[in-house]
Amino acid sequence: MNTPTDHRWLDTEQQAAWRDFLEGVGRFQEVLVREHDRRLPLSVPEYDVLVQLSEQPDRSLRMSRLAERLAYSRSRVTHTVSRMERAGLVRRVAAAEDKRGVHCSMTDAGWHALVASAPTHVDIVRTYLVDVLTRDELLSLGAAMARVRDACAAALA
Amino acid sequence: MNTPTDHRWLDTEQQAAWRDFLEGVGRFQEVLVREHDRRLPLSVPEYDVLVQLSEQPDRSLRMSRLAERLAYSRSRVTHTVSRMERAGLVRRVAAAEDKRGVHCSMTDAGWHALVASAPTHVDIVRTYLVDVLTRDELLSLGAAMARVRDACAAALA
DNA sequence: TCGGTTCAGTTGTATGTTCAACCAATACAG
DNA sequence: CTGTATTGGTTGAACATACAACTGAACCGA
Repeated sequence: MNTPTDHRWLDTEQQAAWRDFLEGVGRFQEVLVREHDRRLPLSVPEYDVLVQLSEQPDRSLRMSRLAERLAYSRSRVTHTVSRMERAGLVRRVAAAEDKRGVHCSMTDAGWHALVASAPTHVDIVRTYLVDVLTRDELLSLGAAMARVRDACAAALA
Repeated sequence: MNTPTDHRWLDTEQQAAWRDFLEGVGRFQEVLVREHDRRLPLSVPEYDVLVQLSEQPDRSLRMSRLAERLAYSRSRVTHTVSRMERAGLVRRVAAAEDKRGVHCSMTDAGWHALVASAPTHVDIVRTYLVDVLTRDELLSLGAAMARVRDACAAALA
């Protein structure tokens, strides 16, 4: 474990790579949000919630699982789900097994919204990320970020 | 130019890589913010502003340049700089050459805060990103994200 | 040099996110 | 059992961000 007082600075190449990473992520997220707003009826967080739900066999997930998977705070999930519920995209269902629990369940309207949005979403991801890289670059990028994710997850655990 | 109706889905490998990317970025940003709040007196946006300023010979930058470089909206820069001005980290200076312009200039307090924070900031970046990857992986990551950044910047221009 | 247009930045307002306090249900030690 | 700690989720207020409207300055074609 290295302490801050180690003063282990990054060398020039490392600094450049880190900077490119920061800028690339920043610009990409900016474009993603912009294109979503411009071309789709779902915001990025709403889309992400629906994707998570759609992957469950019963198209529903407990609030806390949703928070974990999206790396959102519990309160954020509460508010976001409330808005989506008002918009008819999801529905809250009391948990049968644990009376504290609440399941967030995708409605048909939510499902249709997701299906309608997916092609455009994929198109955006392609245009600004996937198609910009070679296949090998993309796969390396994924592998590297998976390691980063795991390192971070370990720290949060 | 491909339209959304092309339905050019991602294959399994591409999907996995995209997902790993999303999750990795998400977790990393989460940890970065958390560790900043926990160990440093500067938030991430404040730190980023100071880094930009510190790279200028006169330690100051016009509001609009700052917005461009950080990929922030102009209004966000206005508010963020106002908060930082209140905290004594930066100072607004009327532009001599263009009476519309405003320069955001780092104060000595801002400089000291940055210098004091940098080692810990680097330590965080190392722990959760740089040291998790081999040198080659890091450099490839940087190269890939630089391409993504350029593709996005071209779209915004 | 006038009139329109663009540009730099701020302001007000709506929206989204976080934080801390809270309630209710569960788990668990004694 | 009983009291205490923990967990799941919500609430409301503070805070941050986005968006649109606005002011004043600069630019530019006629």
